[in-house]
Amino acid sequence: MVDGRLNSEERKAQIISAVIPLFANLGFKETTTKLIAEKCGVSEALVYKHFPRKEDIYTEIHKFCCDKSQDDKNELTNMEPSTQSLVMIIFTIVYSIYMNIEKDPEEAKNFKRLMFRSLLEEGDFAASFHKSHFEPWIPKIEKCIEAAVKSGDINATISPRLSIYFTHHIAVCLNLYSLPNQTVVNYEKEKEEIANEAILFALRGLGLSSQAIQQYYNPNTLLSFFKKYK
Amino acid sequence: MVDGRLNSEERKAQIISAVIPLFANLGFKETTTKLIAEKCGVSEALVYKHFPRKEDIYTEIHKFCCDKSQDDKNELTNMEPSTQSLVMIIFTIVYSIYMNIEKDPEEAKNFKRLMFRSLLEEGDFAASFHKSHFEPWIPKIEKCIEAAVKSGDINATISPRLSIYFTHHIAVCLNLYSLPNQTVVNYEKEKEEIANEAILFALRGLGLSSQAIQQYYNPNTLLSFFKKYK
DNA sequence: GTCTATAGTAGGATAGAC
DNA sequence: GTCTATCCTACTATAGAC
Repeated sequence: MVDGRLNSEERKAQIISAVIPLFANLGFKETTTKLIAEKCGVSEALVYKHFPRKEDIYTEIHKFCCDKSQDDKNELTNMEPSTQSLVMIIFTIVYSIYMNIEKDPEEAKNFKRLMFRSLLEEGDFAASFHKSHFEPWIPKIEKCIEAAVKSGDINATISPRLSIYFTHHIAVCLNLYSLPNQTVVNYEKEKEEIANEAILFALRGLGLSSQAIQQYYNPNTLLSFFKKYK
Repeated sequence: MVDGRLNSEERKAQIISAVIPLFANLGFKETTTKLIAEKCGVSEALVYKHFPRKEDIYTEIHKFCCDKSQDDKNELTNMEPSTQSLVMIIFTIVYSIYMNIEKDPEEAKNFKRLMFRSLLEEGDFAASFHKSHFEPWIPKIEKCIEAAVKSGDINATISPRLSIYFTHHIAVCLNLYSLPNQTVVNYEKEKEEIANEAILFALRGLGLSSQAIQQYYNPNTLLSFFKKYK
């Protein structure tokens, strides 16, 4: 194999990244130790030297995925609580979850599969990922919603937290139904248009007035802004 | 075992219904033939007599679930295309998917798990179920949306098909995140309130004016109507 | 210290013979 | 129905190569 000899840390990292697609596509049970060794280009014995049990690789993969997606959306933290920020955040949620801008599509798909598998198991990975990567944004979003209500851009009584999760769920479920190779749900639209409609649906769902949507939601502007900070 | 001797058809049916929770909770690979036999209260050989391969049981379960859920929502077919009907349909989607009125909770959970597993595999089950149980309602819903637009209750330009799927996806994803025993997402609300908020979010997302929502959406009335026809 | 090769245990899945 | 054979799996242990 190309790799030659690696030190302990390097080898561990190599095994982890090589094996992610296996666990993502086959699940825990169907990923055999033989397949793992083959995919890594090393002997089974070596794998066992670094990870005494198959389960250790699985949990390590989850940790790796949690660390890795340390998103750099930090610029959102500095945003003023406003309707414009709220629109930007909704756009970001849908685009980063469903459109996977500037991520390797294969890598993104593997991550999603691992996430959905977790939800069919104990949900540990999903829970810790959510707590560390999504939950922290909620207070910020709530403030934006507050600001939008104050400025009269939102004229419905909504639960901010639930509304955010509904938006999140639409994006997640669009992913879920796009996982299989065949068409499960026929949306009859291109991916970009689906994302655009989803954002509009969510903005209306959040109670934004049509004037506010027209004023603050411009897909092209937001996209260029989004790309700039990614 | 209680069952005693059954003829071929009865035994097949008994095996199928006994084994659903196994495949739903453990997946294909982790459901061993031994477990299957134990759960059915028969020998492994007898199982193999009726289903030559383990896979045959799995596919039979999918067929069984597709047939079984021949929902009796047929009264919806007779509804006039109107805003009121649209609201009723959105209510029905959220309630039948997320609230599982008048279904055994365990049975409902098994069905969901099978569905989500299918989406991580080839998606055959999910695709055929969708085609036979959800897709047929779409033309009806589209007509209701048309009627609502005409009567001025909807004042946004939306894609009817996508909007319906977004509503569907919210309900499905609420299920998905409720599958694990631990709390993955903290909604901070009771299930019924979540459903109520989801319906309101969807109605606004569909572009319904707040007047129309106030006029046509009354949870208690709809619930009693829904229960009556179930 | 990194790695391979090989041999082997214990147990489960599948399936045929009886 | 039981018994048995075959294959595959997770995992261990050792001996030695670079």
